[in-house]
Amino acid sequence: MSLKHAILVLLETEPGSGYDLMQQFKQSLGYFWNAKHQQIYLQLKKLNSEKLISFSLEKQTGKPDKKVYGITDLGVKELQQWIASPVKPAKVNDALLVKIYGGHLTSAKNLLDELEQHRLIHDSTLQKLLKIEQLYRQFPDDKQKKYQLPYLTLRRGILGEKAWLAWAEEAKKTIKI
Amino acid sequence: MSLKHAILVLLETEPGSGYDLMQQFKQSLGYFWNAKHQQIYLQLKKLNSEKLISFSLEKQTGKPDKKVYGITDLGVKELQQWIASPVKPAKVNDALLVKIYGGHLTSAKNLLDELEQHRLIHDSTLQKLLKIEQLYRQFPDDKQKKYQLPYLTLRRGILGEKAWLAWAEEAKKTIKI
DNA sequence: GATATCATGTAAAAGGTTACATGATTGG
DNA sequence: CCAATCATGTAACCTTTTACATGATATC
Repeated sequence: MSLKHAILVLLETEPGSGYDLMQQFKQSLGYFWNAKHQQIYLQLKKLNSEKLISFSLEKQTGKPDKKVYGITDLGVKELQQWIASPVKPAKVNDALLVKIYGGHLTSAKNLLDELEQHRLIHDSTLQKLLKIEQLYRQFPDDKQKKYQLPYLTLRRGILGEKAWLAWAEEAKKTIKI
Repeated sequence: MSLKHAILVLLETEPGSGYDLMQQFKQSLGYFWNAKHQQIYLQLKKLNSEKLISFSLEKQTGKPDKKVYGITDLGVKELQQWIASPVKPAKVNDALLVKIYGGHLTSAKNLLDELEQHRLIHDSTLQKLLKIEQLYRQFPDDKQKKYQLPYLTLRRGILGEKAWLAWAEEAKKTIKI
């Protein structure tokens, strides 16, 4: 269970609402941690009851009130403990590969079509990440240093997506023949 | 829910017991689909009650009896339908990256130590996959063609692990400085 | 004598997904 | 006028993890 810690990490950087977190899960953090809004709101409630985060209401006109959450001292301690203790390697569950493994049960066209669908998604993810990287590279040196660790996670995304796309090229050729 | 289909795919290739499947999840299939033994036994029971698989008891001396499962015609139909319909891209949940993102809360040494632990695991996975690839390359052409789709999943593992290791080198340099 | 492998399961708890629910504003 | 975005949540269901449970044989 690291959704808890993913949220704490984000709130440690900057306070925000459930909606703000949702956006971050869709963007920067999104390619290495996924969560739906229902999960986030539930977890925020829980973290608040554990006193690891707290919130203040921000009144808005026209829109519903915003609950802006921030990490507490207790939350920072919890985060530090978690970061100092080892985590397990991420487990992979990739249905597309299960499909390809059993691909003899369908047509080559069907496999190629699905591969192409996934390729489009991975390619657009890569383009998005490369744009963020461009922004980072224009930062002055001190700001680059400040964000060097989040930048590493971005690099992981870029290298991972490039490897995926290189594999897809191989796969295309194999299936075509 | 594709554990169901991962099991069906394996049994479509070759009948086997829960234990056999467990071994396969630890080996060939293991780097793109993970499952614990409890999950597998539960799912086998469910698939059997849905008539997608069936089993025969193999008596053994000294060891407990083996339930050898095989896919049924209904199971093959179900598999074919699943394989013909699109799947969602795999979602990534990687706690190590969450840690690195918030790495300023711990020491560089701690980060490097954990990175090294993970590097060892990824490296040994890669070595294992490369050995399997060597075996495949020694197959005669017709056998290579027969196993070309499972081989593609192996390639995905190899390219993925290489990309991970390349990233780890970058990360090491960044954190060291 | 201890640990690993073979071989199977049950039960409780935690975590994640899907469906349902509301309601205003902004842009095409 | 329709879809998207902002903003929050509950409930039911499904999946996964952790803990518990047993017992023989083989290897160090």
